[in-house]
Amino acid sequence: MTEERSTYQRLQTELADLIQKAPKGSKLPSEPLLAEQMGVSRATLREAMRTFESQGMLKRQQGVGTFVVGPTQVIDSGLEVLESIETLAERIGLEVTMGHFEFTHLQASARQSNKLVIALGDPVIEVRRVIMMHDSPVAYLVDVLPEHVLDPETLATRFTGSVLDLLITIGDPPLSTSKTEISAIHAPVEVAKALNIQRGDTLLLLRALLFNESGDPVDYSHSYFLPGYFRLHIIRKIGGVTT
Amino acid sequence: MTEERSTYQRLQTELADLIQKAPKGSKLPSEPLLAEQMGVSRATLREAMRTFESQGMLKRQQGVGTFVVGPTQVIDSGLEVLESIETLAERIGLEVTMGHFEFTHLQASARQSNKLVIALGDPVIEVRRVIMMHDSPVAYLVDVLPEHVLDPETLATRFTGSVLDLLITIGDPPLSTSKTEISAIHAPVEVAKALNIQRGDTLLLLRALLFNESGDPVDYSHSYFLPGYFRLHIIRKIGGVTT
DNA sequence: CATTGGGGATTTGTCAGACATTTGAACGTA
DNA sequence: TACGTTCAAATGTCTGACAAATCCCCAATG
Repeated sequence: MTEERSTYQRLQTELADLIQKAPKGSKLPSEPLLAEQMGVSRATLREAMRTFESQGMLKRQQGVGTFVVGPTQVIDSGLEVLESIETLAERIGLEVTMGHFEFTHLQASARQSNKLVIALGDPVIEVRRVIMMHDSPVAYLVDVLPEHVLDPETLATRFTGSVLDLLITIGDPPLSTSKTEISAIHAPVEVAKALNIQRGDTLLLLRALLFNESGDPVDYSHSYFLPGYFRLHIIRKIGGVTT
Repeated sequence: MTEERSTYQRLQTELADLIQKAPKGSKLPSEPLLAEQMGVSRATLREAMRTFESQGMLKRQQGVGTFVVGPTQVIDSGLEVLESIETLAERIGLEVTMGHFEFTHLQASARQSNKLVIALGDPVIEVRRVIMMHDSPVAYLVDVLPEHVLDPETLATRFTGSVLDLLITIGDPPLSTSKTEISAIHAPVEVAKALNIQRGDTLLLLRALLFNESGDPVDYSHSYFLPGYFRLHIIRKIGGVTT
């Protein structure tokens, strides 16, 4: 029953140890040297390193070397209350900035019109932006709103980085709740591009539908978070005991 | 500004397409053949495939071939109410079974005693088990409880697969709430072993501290979920506008 | 002296080919 | 039929090589 571990598996364990022990930002030995130390070929070593790179634990640069990307400060937030990353960051004294930002004019797709309870093809605004922390992209946010909720002029003149904060300020009727769905997904191509990661890397995804006090949906958003930078928590109540 | 994409990046995109389009469970062409089709060497192809394998999208077997692991049915649960996976699964008509199960007798570590508000070294019981769905491991659960909450005899005789359900049944005083922390992490070695994945693969982690009606913590648990099998949602309320 | 422009060394990126190991199926034999 | 052998196919690993990017030192130049 002593299952033999393959060279690759053994190597991956050793690599994980090495990476965890290595100081953040430090440079790893060169591939030929490391392969010799680990007792494997360079090809096998590279296969193993790819997985760590795809998980954002390693950065490689041709002609330079391979570097350990250390764990960084995490954004810790309670999920019961809906607040923007910007507001949260300010509250806990964390510095975040907005990276790439764009908004486009669209006609509601089938999914969007369904979620927002509007007619197919109704005008909507799509807002996309990247959240940066310490000059690294950590989140990618996409909001879709009916145009009657947020017109382009208001967006252009009063947007400060957070759609949610803007909606809270100008919302009429005011906002009340959101239904948020939490999952882990593999990065779609456009998100991977924006966050400068590999397509297929794993992300924490919060899909939220935002309602005003009349119960009308006003915003359908996707928030893609880089794992490791965020810790979300929630108070849960014991449910009905069906047994 | 037209950034050149490396062979590897192009290959990964093509592979992602191929995998998404391929029927679930289908067999991929052999590595030499696929490498020729993609116009890359076998070594490069293998590097790219490793990342998909480490994310559970591919299964490879020496002497047999490489297979696409299709997206499977997801477990969809609201987070406001705390209920066991078993109860949830039963409610929505999903078949889950218990894989490996073990419990051990320990003395509380610093972290555990801190979380459970007991003395360092106090006797605790640690319960570990694997949740299976369609014969695949999908979650790994670890519960730590003070022995005065759950004694070994009760555990041995009345455990049906869920510590939470057991605590709800025998809890005295009854359970009330839990504080749950949601994050995405890279699989520690013992979890990777239990779930039959690679160390370092990304997992959804729910860390929960369970309280009874007296406000005493009675259970400190870690739930490791395989991404893709779970979708969790929550209703959030608009917070105070600090501005 | 400050700046620029070459080498050259180092490192990662990619490739070609080879052999080892595992598996499954076909085949032959008792 | 049942069982063991053989063999082809597929992944696992290794070796060696060259290409491309980067960095650093140093000489030439103003």
